[in-house]
Amino acid sequence: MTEPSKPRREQILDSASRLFSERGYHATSMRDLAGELGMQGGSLYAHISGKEELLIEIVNQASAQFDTALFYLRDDPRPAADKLREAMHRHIRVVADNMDSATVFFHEWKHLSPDAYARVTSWRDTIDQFYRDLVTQGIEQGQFRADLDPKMTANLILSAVNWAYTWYRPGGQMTPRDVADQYADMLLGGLLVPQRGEGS
Amino acid sequence: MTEPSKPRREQILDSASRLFSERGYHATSMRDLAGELGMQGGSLYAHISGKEELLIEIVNQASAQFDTALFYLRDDPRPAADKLREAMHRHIRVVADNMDSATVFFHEWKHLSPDAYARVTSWRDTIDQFYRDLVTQGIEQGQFRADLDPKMTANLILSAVNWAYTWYRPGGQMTPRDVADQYADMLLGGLLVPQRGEGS
DNA sequence: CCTACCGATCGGTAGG
DNA sequence: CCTACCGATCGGTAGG
Repeated sequence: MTEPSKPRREQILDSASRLFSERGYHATSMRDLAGELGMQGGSLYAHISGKEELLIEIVNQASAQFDTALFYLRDDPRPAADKLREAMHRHIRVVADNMDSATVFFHEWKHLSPDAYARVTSWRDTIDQFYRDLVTQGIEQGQFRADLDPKMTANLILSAVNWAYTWYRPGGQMTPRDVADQYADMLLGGLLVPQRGEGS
Repeated sequence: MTEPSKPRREQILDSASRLFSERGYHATSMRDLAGELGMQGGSLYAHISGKEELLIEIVNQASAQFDTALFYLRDDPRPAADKLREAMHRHIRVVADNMDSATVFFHEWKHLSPDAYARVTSWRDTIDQFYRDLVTQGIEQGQFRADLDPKMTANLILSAVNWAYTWYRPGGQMTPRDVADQYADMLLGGLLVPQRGEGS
């Protein structure tokens, strides 16, 4: 009896995530992928229907992870600043725990066929709206500056958490929480030394 | 006499930037590119030596634009906050004025051959160092919070200015200066309503 | 800048 | 899961 290994299909998806993220979707051949798993090119088609199915599944799994991480925060009653810190932590953790598929997600989604493409743009709108609503709540609670533009504020937040896929290294010193805490501190409090007597 | 048009080589580079940014480098065939210019595939090779030359030149031109935009700011004597605002403005303007080649730059540089690849990583280190130095100067001047980590602060700034390639639309309402001003305001002052009596 | 072509490689399939 | 193969397309070249 051997150790029960991951289903072959999952192994294929894992290898595809790594190769697609390193070389890009179109620059990875099915024979490259099969070679990683000790197979011949044609043998892959016993487990999958085609190359694009791999891309679709990688992208779908990635967007599902973001959705899951942020969804229940939508109605979280905490103050906006705490909610933002928690959302950034969860968002960055999804990136950090899935560096390969996150990279594929951000780089290759434009190569999807219309149906899968539309799902990604819809996902992007949902996440965008989540952060805009969070900022609006913060303004209404009187915690965030009233002159913030929710759209641009969401853009800035999303820049920070998404761009992490380009530089974060999972084996390094910083955990996703460290990154999120530092980012949240800077974003919330600002880079400038606070001025005495400023404010209302 | 006809209007003097752009040299053919520049037309090829412009079309290549657009196609590479839309479809990706490997998914764009030389016949696609030739078709955009009303040529046959083989005719391109009267003007260029090969496909990778196009990628190398697009990436080199993009990195040169960033270098030029930021270089003379290095020794600018202004306070760090003003310098940061100006650097972000210039950085975002390069992205905004070169959406196609900026996209190619961020997405396709990993597909370069070792020499060109090394130049890009070296560029990235230079820009990284520029922003870290700027943050360090701000701390030393007493203008920025002393507890900032220059590395993470530079990461946050670079996230904001680089990620613009994913959402900025040159024909839209906001100029690069608008974006930079809003981002700089948020980063410098923070999202929170200032607390009365906070600070030293 | 075109026509015609090269060898190589692609995603995918048939049959076992 | 393999062997053997398919038509299509790739980047690039020769000769004009």
